[in-house]
Amino acid sequence: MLQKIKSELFSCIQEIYPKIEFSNNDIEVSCLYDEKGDFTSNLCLKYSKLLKEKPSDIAKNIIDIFKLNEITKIELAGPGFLNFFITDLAVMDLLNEEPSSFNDTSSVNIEFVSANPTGPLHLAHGRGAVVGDVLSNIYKYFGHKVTREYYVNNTGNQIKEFVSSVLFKISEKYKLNLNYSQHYKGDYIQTIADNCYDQFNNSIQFNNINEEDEINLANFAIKSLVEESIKTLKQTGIKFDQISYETDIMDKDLLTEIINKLSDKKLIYRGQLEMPKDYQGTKKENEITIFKSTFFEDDEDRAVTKNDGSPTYFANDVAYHVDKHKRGFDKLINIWGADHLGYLKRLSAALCALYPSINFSVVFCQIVNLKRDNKIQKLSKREGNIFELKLLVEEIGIENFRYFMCYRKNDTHMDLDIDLIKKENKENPIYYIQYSYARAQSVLDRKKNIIDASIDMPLELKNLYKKLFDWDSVVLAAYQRQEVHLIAHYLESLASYFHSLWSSAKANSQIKFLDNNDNISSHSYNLLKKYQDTLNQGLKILGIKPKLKM
RNA sequence: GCGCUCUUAGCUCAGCUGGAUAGAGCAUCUGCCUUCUAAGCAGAGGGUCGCAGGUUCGAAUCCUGCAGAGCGCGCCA
Repeated sequence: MLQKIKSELFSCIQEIYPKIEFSNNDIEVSCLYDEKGDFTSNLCLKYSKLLKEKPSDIAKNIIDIFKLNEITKIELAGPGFLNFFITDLAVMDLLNEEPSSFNDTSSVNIEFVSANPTGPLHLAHGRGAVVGDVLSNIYKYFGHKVTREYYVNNTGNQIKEFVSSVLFKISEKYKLNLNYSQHYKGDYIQTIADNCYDQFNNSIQFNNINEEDEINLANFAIKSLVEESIKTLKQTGIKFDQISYETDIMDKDLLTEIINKLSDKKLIYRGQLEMPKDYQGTKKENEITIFKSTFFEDDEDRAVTKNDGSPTYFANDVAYHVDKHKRGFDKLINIWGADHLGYLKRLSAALCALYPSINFSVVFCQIVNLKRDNKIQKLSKREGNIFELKLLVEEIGIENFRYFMCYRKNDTHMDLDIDLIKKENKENPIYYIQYSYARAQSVLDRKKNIIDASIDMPLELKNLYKKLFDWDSVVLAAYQRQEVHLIAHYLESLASYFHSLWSSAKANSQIKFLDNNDNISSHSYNLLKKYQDTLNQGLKILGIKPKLKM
């Protein structure tokens, strides 16, 4: 229907203004949901300058010659909108429209969560986890081959500090007087320390630990933390296809190749970088390897190796993304927290320098504040003051968790009000949507025969038809803009039209789904089926199961 | 100091890349169950879209400046 209106508008324009170059794609037509009409177009307003006429004159010219069987009336409205009214038959026929044939089977790698293995998953990981999972589902919906990937930074200073913190706890508990300092606080460190002690009590002399022992301890602790994280995510319906470890990538020695390649392009040099003003450590005098990322409009050049010659986090990360690229994906997407905002330029710069054609993008998730007792809770991992994801999901439930984590636009700050979600769990959007599904199901359960009947088309019914028709454009928008919240909002709005129709039947029994003999008209039956089908598609993308009964 | 994300109703947030009277949920108030599920519906009140300029037929949306919030700015990860 949209296409029909668009192409008829296009031929009208061509007929009236034959000399002006105009493309079919310039025409926008969208649904209306009130008495103003069924569809609307703003093209007279938008192109009045190009066509060198007043919007209202263009509209009048179009109205004069516009012809389409399904259209009963066209109105010039407001400052120059064209509003279209379609026949009831055409409204019902909206359900039979082919969904957009958009299909792209190229392969996509979506990397998300990728939490540092120094503690359990917490609230902040939750948003990225759900957004990444839902985005993956959207890509799948449009035919892509999707790989969900989880990256583990299992080397570097943070791991040393982590092991040190564990050994500090062991030393404290068993009064060993070891020389380790505490970097990470929090009860979970004690738990890990206990597990490590139990595991290695026989094989390691804790009074005389060597480097190899530390590595073994680290590997054991990391392994159990990663396993625990993956398990927690699995319990919320998030499964990964691939887990990659930084050390495994390092073993492939991609870095030599990368540095050579960048050197050939004169983007690598040896030198020194200024330390930040508040840097506390000892001043480094050695020359290091530096990537000229300012060439790609980064704020400063970036270190590739550290003073001791070992690769920086950045260098390994470039190698990791090169590795992903080499595995043959057509597109790489990363879901990052807002604390990595400043990191995008340098990674893009490196990837762009190495593989100019690479299709790499990042979706950012802003901070989630936890609100409890009407107060924002200050959470800090280093201070050991965290809210474990597992406990959050247990407290509010998987459905609430998934729904609320993608309810808000990913790049806006968000307050998660625990008390509100719990207190109003019967009134929150996800129950509202589920309830509409169950209502539809109750009619289907009760119906006897499917019969032919005439149709009455009040506004509430018409709106539901149009809203269902709109699903196609919403899911496409969510895909193109990489914005998962559009799905959640659409479902809520769709359910609202359903409930509205349902209730209006109280005043007008003509539009009840079932007649007095519990028979259902074929168009009502089709509508309910389509309603459930559309909710199913949306809920499937959100990873939420519909309820048949409530 | 620089960069990024923001500022919309009492609260939490939408606003589809410039369009019609700025929307929804929660909270407050008023109606609606002898008829398919009231976990629902209908309605009311509540707004200078942070402030000030600019761009044009038209700005919450685009540009500039200012104020405020958050995040980031290491040879940490």
